[in-house]
This record gives sequence, structure tokens and C-alpha cells, in this order.
Amino acid sequence: MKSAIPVTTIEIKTACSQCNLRELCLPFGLDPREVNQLDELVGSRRKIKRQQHLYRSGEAFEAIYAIRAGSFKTDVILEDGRDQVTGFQMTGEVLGLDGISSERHSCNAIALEDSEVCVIPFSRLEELSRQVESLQHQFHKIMSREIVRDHGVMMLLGSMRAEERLAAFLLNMSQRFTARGFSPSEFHLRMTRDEIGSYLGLKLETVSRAFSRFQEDGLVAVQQKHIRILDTPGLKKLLNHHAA
Amino acid sequence: MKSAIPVTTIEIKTACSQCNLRELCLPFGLDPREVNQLDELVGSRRKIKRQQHLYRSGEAFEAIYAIRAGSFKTDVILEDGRDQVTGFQMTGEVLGLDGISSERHSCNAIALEDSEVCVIPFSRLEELSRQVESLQHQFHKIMSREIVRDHGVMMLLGSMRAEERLAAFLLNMSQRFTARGFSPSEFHLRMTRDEIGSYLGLKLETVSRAFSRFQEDGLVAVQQKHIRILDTPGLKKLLNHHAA
DNA sequence: AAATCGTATTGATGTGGATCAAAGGGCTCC
DNA sequence: GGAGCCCTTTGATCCACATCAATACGATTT
Repeated sequence: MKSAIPVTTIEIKTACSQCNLRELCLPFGLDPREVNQLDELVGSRRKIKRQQHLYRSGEAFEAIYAIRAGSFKTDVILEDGRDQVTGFQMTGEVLGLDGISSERHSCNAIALEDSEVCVIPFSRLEELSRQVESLQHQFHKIMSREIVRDHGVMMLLGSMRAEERLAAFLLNMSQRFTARGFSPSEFHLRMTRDEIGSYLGLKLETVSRAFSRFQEDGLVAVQQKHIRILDTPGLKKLLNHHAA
Repeated sequence: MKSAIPVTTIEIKTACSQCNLRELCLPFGLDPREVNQLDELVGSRRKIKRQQHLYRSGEAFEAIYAIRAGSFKTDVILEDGRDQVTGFQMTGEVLGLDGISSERHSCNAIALEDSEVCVIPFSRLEELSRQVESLQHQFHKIMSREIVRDHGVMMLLGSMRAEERLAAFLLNMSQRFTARGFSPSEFHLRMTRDEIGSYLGLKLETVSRAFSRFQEDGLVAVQQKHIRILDTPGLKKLLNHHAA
């Protein structure tokens, strides 16, 4: 299939082997030869404009997606129109795992900003992970990590107060920005108060008030979507010092 | 390790190939030869008495567990003592998937009644699923199903009112009992009101009141842990007819 | 630079479920 | 088979967050 002409600069730049996200993504733990095998499998990239769907609930499942650039939210919608954001995904994270069980996507994935994903045909991923043990293991870890994350959100939704939820959210974002080489204390949120609220099981006004409260208490400096964390230990204390 | 004497009746009875749960469990979709390979991998069974832990958060992860008999709950506990039930598991369901990501269990699994599980050493499962495509696929489906289930719980915790949560819970239990050949409308809950409440993000008093309300409205007949569903459509209506 | 629209903040009021409290019922374990 | 204890139910009160409402801000368009 591959032509004999040399690969273009762009193709090189987008290969797993050249991708600076590989420590966070599917190639983690693979040796260079194995990463090259993965490269062949990642057929195409897809650009998704802000507010566009990467996939929709009910669509046939054929591939999972690794985020190369940008960010997404996933949500589920009930018949009566209520919806709930189930997660926010950043570069290097994998989207679409929910579709494996029924061969149909069970949520919507929507770009929070202009973004790009690597398309990983799932049957070929299963095929290759039968041959490459480290890939198989990394894939299992990624799925398991999603389960653990979900349990954390269930804890948050089931037993935390509004300010604790927002503190947990901010600390989580900080940690994920840090893992991507950005500042732990200063970042730009790509989602609205309403989307944060949906994720945290709160109304947007409650999210806004909690932000204001944190600002009053000197925990963070908030300017719309731009966040500066001033007192990380203070935020952590908010989480744990709750009388049982 | 195995002695040369013929396998006992009990050992035969507990093999996957003879297990009547195989349609719900890991062997689903495997041909008889493949199920035999799985049999060899399922090293041992473990009996867990009511209230005993199958595993605890923080323990090294080595195996996943398929429930042969009985039922379990899983929970996560915060430093300050707050805890949250993240799921109830019935026969044929798999426990321990949360441990893959960090090689340590991230929650506790506790038997709700005297129970028995099949121990599936994880590294051997990965090994065999590199050889047996249908096993690999079934395992991936099981993990994905857990993710989808978790998203449903997030929806429930984030956007439903108390009675809707309980209705969703009862319908889910009914469906799972049905899948196991039991009555869809009459069953015995193994967990307390407190545990249901923890799972649903409610206090036990609220769960109790919701049960009483359902009883008044003729939706269910409740006698302690014994539940008879009288009006399934009524319960379903409660879920969907919510003004957005 | 003005107009528009989505997003955010802040205030006033309402309410669903939490909390506090007490009594009754049914298991479990001697 | 009885004692004790945990579990459940029900009532009264409280409070955290939702809801309703108005304004302000900022980005985008023209």
C-alpha cells in the first residue's frame, strides 16, 4: 500500500514514534520496534473543530481515538433530555472505550477546542496486541485506569459537598496539566461553568459561587477560564478534613 | 503440582466447561476447545464468608475473580473515613479489573453473603488471550461494559432525584436477576438500606422513605429485603418522564 | 467602535434530601 | 428459643444547593 516515495515531514511528525505524547498514550512501555508496528496500525488522523462531534451515542464502533491535540468532553443523554458530562479528555488520552462492549458508542465525544485525534481501528489493535505483549498490557492498563477514574467520580458525586468537588476537579486538572509539561498552578480551562457543573453534579451557579469563595479565601485566582492555583495544600485540606 | 489421581466430582463441577454461568462470564463466545484451555488457567476457587474481604484497597493485584456463587459489593474509602459503594456484583460477573492499572487493588471487595469465586491469575489470562482471539475479545467487552455501567451510575448520581435513583436501581437488579434465570419481579436484596444509599448517593433514611413511597403508590411490595415489583412500566415512567 | 450573544457573577428565595431522634422488627448468635 | 443487636421505619427540623432573576462581562461579528 505504501508508495515508494519518502514519507513527508507531516507523516513523520504524526507517527507514534515521533510523538511527544507517547509516554502518556498507547505506546508507553513499547520498545522502538514495537512502536513502529503501532505506527502502521494508526491509519489516519482526524481534525475535529470546536463543538463538533468525534462520535455520537448509537453510532457503530470501529475505532478508538488517541488525542493528539486539543481536548474533548464526553456526555450521555437520557430520553427526557437530561445530560451528564462523564469526562474531560486531554492530549494523550484515549476516547471510545465505551463502544467495545456493544459495538456501538454509548456516549457522545465533543471537541472543546479545535482538536486532532489518531484513529486506531479496533480490530487491528486487538490483532496487534495479540502479538505484542507490552501493547496488550498497556491497553489493559488504559482501560483499567478509566474504571478507576470513574470510581473516583462516583465517590465525588456520591459523597462530596460542592466545594470539595470543585477542589478535587481543580487538583485533578492541575495534575494532568503537569503531566503534559505545563504549569501545575496556572492553566486555562476549555470548558464552561455549565459543563464543569454537569460533570460535578452541580448547577453552573453553584460552580461559579464556589470559584468566588475559593478566590475570597485566597486559594485560587480566577479570571473567567484562566485559573491560578495559589494554595494547593489548602485545596487538598478541603478534600480530606471533612468530619466523617 | 497436580496429583495423578482422577479429578474429583467437585473439581469437574466447578470447571468453566460445566459451569452454568458461562454465558454471562469470561467463557462467553468461546468454542468448547477454548473453554477447556480457560479451565486450565482458572487455578483455584476461593470461598468467602459473608462480610469478609475478597481483596482490599492497596493490596498487590495478581488475579481477577469470577463470581461462582453469592454476591459482593465494592467500595472506596477516603482518608477521612467517608466511603462509597461503587458497585454490587452478582454471579458470573468479574471482580478486580480496577487493579490492572496500578498493579494494586484500588477498592475493597466484600461478600454480601457466603460466596465463592474462581481465581483467574491475570498474567496467565493475558497470555491465553494472546492466543485465543475470542477470549481476548470477551475480556475487552467485559472491561468496556464496566466503563459503560460506571457512566450510567455517574448519570444517576449527577442528575437524578432520589426516587428516580431507586427506580433505576430496582430495574437494574430485576434485569440482572432475570439474566440469571430468576424472577424479574420478585427477588431478595442482599444489601442493607445503608449500602443501597451509599451506592445511590443517598442516606439510608431517604432510601427507606422512597421504598415506602413506592409501596404506597403500588409500584412495589416491600418486606424488608424481599422485593416484589408490581408495576414495571410505572417504575420506568418515573425514570423518563422527568421534565428537563 | 457598536451591536449581539453566549458566558459568568451575584442576590433572593425555595426545596429535596440530610440530620436528628425515637421506636419497632427481625436476624444472629448463644 | 431467648437476648441482644443491627436494621428499618417514620416523624420533625434544618441546610446546602437549586431555582429564579437581574446584571455584567467578553468575545465575535459587522
